[in-house]
Amino acid sequence: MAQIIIQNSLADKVYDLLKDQILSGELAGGMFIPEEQLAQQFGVSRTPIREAIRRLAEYGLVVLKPRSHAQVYQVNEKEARDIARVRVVMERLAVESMTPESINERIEQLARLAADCQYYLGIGNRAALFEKDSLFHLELVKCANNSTLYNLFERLDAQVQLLRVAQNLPDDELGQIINQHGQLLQYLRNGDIAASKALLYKHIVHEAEQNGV
Amino acid sequence: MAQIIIQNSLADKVYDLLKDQILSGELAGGMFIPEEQLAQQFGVSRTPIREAIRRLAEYGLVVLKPRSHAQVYQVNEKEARDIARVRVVMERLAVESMTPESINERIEQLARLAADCQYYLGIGNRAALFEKDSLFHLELVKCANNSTLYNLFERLDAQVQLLRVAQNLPDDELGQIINQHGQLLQYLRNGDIAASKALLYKHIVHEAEQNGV
DNA sequence: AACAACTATCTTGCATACAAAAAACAAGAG
DNA sequence: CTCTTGTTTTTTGTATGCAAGATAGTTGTT
Repeated sequence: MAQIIIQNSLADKVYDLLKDQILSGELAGGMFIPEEQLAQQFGVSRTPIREAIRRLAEYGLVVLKPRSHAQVYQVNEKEARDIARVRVVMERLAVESMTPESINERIEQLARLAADCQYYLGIGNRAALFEKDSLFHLELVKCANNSTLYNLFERLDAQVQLLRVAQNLPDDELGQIINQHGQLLQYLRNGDIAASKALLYKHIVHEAEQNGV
Repeated sequence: MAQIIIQNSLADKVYDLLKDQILSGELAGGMFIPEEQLAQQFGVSRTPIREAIRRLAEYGLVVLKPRSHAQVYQVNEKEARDIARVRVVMERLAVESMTPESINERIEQLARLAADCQYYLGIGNRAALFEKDSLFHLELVKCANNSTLYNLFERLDAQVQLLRVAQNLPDDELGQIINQHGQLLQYLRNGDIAASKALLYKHIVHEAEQNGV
């Protein structure tokens, strides 16, 4: 059921832990993350730490100055809009690329993730809600059967997650957005691509513009 | 004129060299690239080599199996179509996002790159032509003033370059495609977004479908 | 007191060493 | 001859040490 992620190397583990810490806000935007400190914290040498930080930089979660401290990336509002615009075209391409079969294969999982979002919204667990929301959209893009699109979207998703915690939307607006998941699934079941695409725009851009344009 | 790229670290230099070797076909798809061998070849230790290979993997130019050889990525035809579809929506978004000012700022550079493409096509230097073509499209996306879009497009571009050498288009079709650059610039000067978007589809998807669907 | 230059400290970048796992090879059984 | 199994060799993953450069603190000057 839950996808098992094999963490072979220490670098993988450190990467996942650091990513969680950044996305949870534990490591806030702008903070320095010296390699030696992390090495002691995780009880490993600097080598796997370095690799993890480098990968985080590739995903835009930390910024690297040569021969200087790595720093946790801080999203700004301009970037929030930029991210949303790219998200829209990618998710719309995903919807366009779907076939009835590829939708059927994943619709149950999508429905489950949408329900999870509702659940965590209800009990007020935002961290869990955001994680499920990301998984929902990743699953959506998977339906396109386009590995290039999926890989790029994964990268974008990292920044979307960073954005969500920084945004801190009010409960009612968040609820509205989460409710759209169910409607989107209904459109997809009916094969209504146009309606899906229109809803996606609202669903994604809305979020970013709440932040105050 | 030519953008100066500062290569601070050895890893950067190794990355650039390996990238060139892969994109030129010198390191062909499927080949193994052991760290130690490269270390001796470049006269450095394995540490910067590892970092370079990891980054190449992030750009999809090599594939990494845990505790095993890194391997140069081999594009297949399905992926060629996938890449083209993503390219279309990203470059179309770029065109939509442009303003007359952002176009004016870069139109000269774009024209220069388009001319370079023509020149290298004329003398039959494909490697140089492909490089300029990539730069043309990167510059095009830059006009959108969307750093998220640009970063993702850079990643996609690496695979597009890999694709181009594998495709080996006949001269006449390549010529047709390169000629479209000038027309695109004309549309952009006139602010004709719709025509630009239509042409982009032809320009990009055409390439992929020549490969034989 | 504010600013500049110098010094000390810290951090990264790279090289090297070693252990564990995978790949390659060889020998033996069917 | 082919397939399997065991052994050797190679290759990766990680730790550690050192040098170059950046940061931060200190002193001296205006």
